[in-house]
Amino acid sequence: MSQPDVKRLARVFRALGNENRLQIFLNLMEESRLDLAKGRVHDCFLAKLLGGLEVGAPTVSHHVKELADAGLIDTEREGKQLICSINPEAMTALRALFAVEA
Amino acid sequence: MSQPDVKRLARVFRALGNENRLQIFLNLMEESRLDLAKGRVHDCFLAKLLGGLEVGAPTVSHHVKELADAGLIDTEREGKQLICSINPEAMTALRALFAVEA
DNA sequence: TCTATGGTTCGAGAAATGTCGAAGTAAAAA
DNA sequence: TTTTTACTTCGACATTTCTCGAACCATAGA
Repeated sequence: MSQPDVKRLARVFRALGNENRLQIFLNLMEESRLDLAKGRVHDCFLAKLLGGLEVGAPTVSHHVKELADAGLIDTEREGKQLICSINPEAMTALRALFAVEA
Repeated sequence: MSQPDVKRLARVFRALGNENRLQIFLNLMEESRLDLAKGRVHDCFLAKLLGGLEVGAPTVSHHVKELADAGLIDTEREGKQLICSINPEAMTALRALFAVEA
């Protein structure tokens, strides 16, 4: 694995290494799975992600950006709201990494 | 996923979120795979892990402990040397996490 | 027994990170 | 057009993290 790859991967894990950010990501994964089950495309508002977390809006905003910059989630603006979704390629890459028999 | 689980998982990712630590872990994974191919049990010395990394021995020692505390690797003392190996259960858990269709 | 090797422990300092409140922006509702 | 909603940006501060050198410990070899 090349040096820049390690750098990028470390960033991904660093993004997941904060409890609140991880919770956001897990929430999105859960949402994703539910939506998939219902045959719908996933979407989720920032305000919704905040639910249950003990941090303010500015912090969530910051965390969402970190997750997006790490490539773990996609975001899309829709009017006032920010739609977040799991980035499927990131999931594939992570699956591949740990799929290796160790 | 329960609160303590999230906490533990965040710790795992935090451990992988540092470039040098991630490199150590990847080295071990690679070693593991090679050894498996040869039908041998894996083992690896700390000094060996240091190879290529631009950090001193105290830092590597610290990083190895972090990885071990996070449950990602197992360590075992053998005379002067510290034998490190990937913790298979951790790999299984991570595989399961990302195996979910998102 | 002396010395070398492999690793650990202990501050310490620099840098990165997490969270906040206040203020700002842009879209939507009234 | 005013107000509200949904989010962002901006310092700022406290905490955590990373790495280091110096000193230390235990085992192995000479």
